[in-house]
Amino acid sequence: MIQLDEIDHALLRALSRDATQTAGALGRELGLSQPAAWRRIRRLQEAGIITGRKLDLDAGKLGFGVTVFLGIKLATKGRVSLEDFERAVSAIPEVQTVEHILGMYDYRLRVTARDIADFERVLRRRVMTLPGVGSVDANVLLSEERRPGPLG
Amino acid sequence: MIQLDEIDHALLRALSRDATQTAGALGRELGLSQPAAWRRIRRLQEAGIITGRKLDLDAGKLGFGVTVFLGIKLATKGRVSLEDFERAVSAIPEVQTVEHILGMYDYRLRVTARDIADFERVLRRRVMTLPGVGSVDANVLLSEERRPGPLG
DNA sequence: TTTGAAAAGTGATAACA
DNA sequence: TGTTATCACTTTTCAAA
Repeated sequence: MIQLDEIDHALLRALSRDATQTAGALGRELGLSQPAAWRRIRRLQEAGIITGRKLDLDAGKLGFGVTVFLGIKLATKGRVSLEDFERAVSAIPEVQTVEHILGMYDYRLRVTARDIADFERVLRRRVMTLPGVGSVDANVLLSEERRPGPLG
Repeated sequence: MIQLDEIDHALLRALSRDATQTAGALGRELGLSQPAAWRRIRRLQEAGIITGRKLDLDAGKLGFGVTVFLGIKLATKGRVSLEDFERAVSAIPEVQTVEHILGMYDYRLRVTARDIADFERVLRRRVMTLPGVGSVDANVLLSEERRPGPLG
C-alpha cells in the first residue's frame, strides 16, 4: 500500500469536493507547482486510490422524481442463487446501486423511477419477480446529503 | 425544464460511464464536431442537469476497510429534532451519506471506518449519542455495484 | 437555433535540470 | 521537485445551413 502525506490528502479532499479542479489551481492552493500537483494526482490514480470520475446528475431534472431504497431478503441463500439474483438485478435499468450486505437484509437496491406509478411498475414487474427474493422492504428518499467522509 | 434529444442522452450515458472523456472524443463517437459536443455538455451543466463531477475513491486502499449502512429510527419526530439530528450527524466525519427517508426508518447513514473496532467506536461514541435517536439497525457492506441507471 | 471551422487561451504531459 | 517545452483540450468568435 502506497504511503500518502499531508499534501496527498489535501489533494484528495479538494478533488472530492469538485473533481473538475485543474492541477494548476490545486498546486497554487497547496504551494506546489502545476506539474508536481499533476504528478501526485496521477500517482493516486496509478495506485488505484482514485478509480475514476463520475458525473453528478440531478435525477429530478431528468424526469426521475422518485428514488426508493429496497431492502431485500432472499428466500434461498445458496451460492447459485446469489449469482442468479445479481445477474437478474443487473438487468433492471432502474437500479442504480446494488449493495450486497450482511445483516438483516441480503441486498440493498437504489431504484429510481419517474413517479410512484412508474415505481410500482418496476417493483411488481421487475423486483418482485427476481429469482430467490424472499421479502422486500422499501424506504422513499426525501433528501440526501453527500459528505467527503474521512477518505479525502 | 429543458428538452433533451437523443444526442444529449447519449452524451449523458457516455459521461456517466467515465466523466473524464473529452468533448472531442465524445463528438467523434457521436458524429458531432468538437465544439458542438462541448456546447451541449455546457448546456447540460447550465440547466442544472449535470451538477458536478466527483471522484471515485477506493476506500480500502485508503485504509478504510469497513463500510456500514445504518438505518435509524428517531424517538421523537418534531421538526426541531430533525434539524438537531441532521446538524449533529453532519459533524461526524465518518458519515459519507445522510439520507432522509420515509418508511420503516427515518434516516439512513453510510458510515466508513478503518476496521470493526474503529466502527464500534464511531457507533458508540458518535451515532448512539445523536440527539433523538430511537433505534439503530446495521448492515455491513460486502460488495457494491454502481450502474448508470435510467438517467444517462 | 444549432452547426462547423478557425483561432486564442489554458491545462495536461513529457523531458530535463 | 521546479522549469521549460510541446501537445491536447477547452472556450470564444464567426460565418453558414
